[in-house]
Amino acid sequence: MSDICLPLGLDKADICKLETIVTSTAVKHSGDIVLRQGDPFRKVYAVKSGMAKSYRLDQAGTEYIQSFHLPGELFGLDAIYAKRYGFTVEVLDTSVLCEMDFDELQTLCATLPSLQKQLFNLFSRDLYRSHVSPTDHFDQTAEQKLSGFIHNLLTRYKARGHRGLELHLPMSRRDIANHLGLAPETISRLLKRFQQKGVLAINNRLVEIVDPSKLEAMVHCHALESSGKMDPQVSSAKSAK
Amino acid sequence: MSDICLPLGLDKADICKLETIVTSTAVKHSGDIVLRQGDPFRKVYAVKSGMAKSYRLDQAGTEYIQSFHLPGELFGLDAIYAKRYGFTVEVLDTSVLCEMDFDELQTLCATLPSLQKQLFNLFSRDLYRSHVSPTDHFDQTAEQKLSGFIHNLLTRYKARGHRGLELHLPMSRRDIANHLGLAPETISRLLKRFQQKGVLAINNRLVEIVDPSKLEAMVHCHALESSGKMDPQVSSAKSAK
DNA sequence: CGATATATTGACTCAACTCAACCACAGTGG
DNA sequence: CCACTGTGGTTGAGTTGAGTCAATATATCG
Repeated sequence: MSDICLPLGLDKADICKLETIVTSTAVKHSGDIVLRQGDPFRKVYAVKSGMAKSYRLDQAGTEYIQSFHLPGELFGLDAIYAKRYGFTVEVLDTSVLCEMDFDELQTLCATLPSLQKQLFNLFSRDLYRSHVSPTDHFDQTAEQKLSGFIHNLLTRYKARGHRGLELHLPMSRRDIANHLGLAPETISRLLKRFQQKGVLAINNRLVEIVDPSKLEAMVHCHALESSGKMDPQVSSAKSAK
Repeated sequence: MSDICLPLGLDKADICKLETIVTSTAVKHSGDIVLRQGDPFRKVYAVKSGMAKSYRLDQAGTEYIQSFHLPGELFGLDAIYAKRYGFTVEVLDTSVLCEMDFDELQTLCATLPSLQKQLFNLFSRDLYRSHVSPTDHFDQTAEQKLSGFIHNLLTRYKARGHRGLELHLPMSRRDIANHLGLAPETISRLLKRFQQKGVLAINNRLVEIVDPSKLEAMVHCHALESSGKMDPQVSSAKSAK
């Protein structure tokens, strides 16, 4: 149950208390909107299964997909400060979400030091991730962005006990492109290239990681000389400006 | 004093308690290292004056400048989870920093609900910022990145009561470029262009915002037809992929 | 005041974008 | 059951913004 939401060291009694503030646990379907950018902040959410995306519209109406929320992850915490949600969250796949009232969570924290600690940890992890992963995006090539994205998803699934090397990507190519700041066409071309290089096997929205070490290498280095196939052009190293 | 560190609603008695955990308040100079990536996490820091930058070296030894810390801002919170600092923090200007022990801060939080609330707010604000500002970076043009960067700094200074339209940028062009994922040459060229357009007046590391509304426009729109000067080429709108 | 680091400018290149066509599948309705 | 239409995905051709490399100018500092 709540070990999915907040996995780390809480004893059973504490988990019970935590469960009392879970407002609802609902099944949602692809396209359902969980909350809207601008809505007053009240609840935080945990993904139990499936996936959701959060995106933001700027004043020009342009959509920016900020992140994808995987099972075991919390969202909504970034709205505490502004008291309104900064992002719209939309479910991508048939998913189970549980929601809890943040005021109650906060009050509960005051009585349960371990929960407070737990929340600080969670905040810190999210902060750390969002500080580090831009690094993955940064000035890097499109190849690195995409391989980094896939690697990132795999890592997050693994952290939740997911074994195996298949990934289901319920989002469209368009969504991936938007999220990474690339054109959808580029995503297509790259996935094809990754397949040719023997790194991935793509089947529509199902991705199998054929060679994890090659994937790893692509994330960090700037070029992967295709050992198995064509295209011996070495993309020039950019790196540190 | 501590109203600089944690400005929002704490009463005087609470602030006194908070001050008891401030380990030290030291003057540092340009180039001084406050903490190193990989060091065990123990303290969090607040900038009282001056500026610091935090950067990260990846396994290839490439430097990524993650952020600049302005007066009134806290850093180190992202290390709670990993128990080690993920970034090296280096002072850019003659600066005053105060440091406090996080364990004590956490303990104090358990007794002071308002402080706990305060910290959640702070976390949330940082999270929100790091979620939104990538938006500013994203797929956008170099012009938008740089104008967004300057606008961002200005906003943060304003939030701390800074009036006036001058900015001192104690970091090198190289640092700015690295932070934004651009080449230093591009920063030079853009600053020059901004000056020609009558948006900024650049004097070495001192920047005066000549026309704030134009700056604002550049951040959001993709092109600013130079009303005052040459170069009537309209850079084609990219926006939503 | 020379020496070293930082900043600017110019010329050329390339990765990723745009635009546009095409393919494939999933509904829907006749 | 099949044509029709829409959406998502792929492929191709041509363009361009920002990068690289290299040279020059300007600061900063012992």
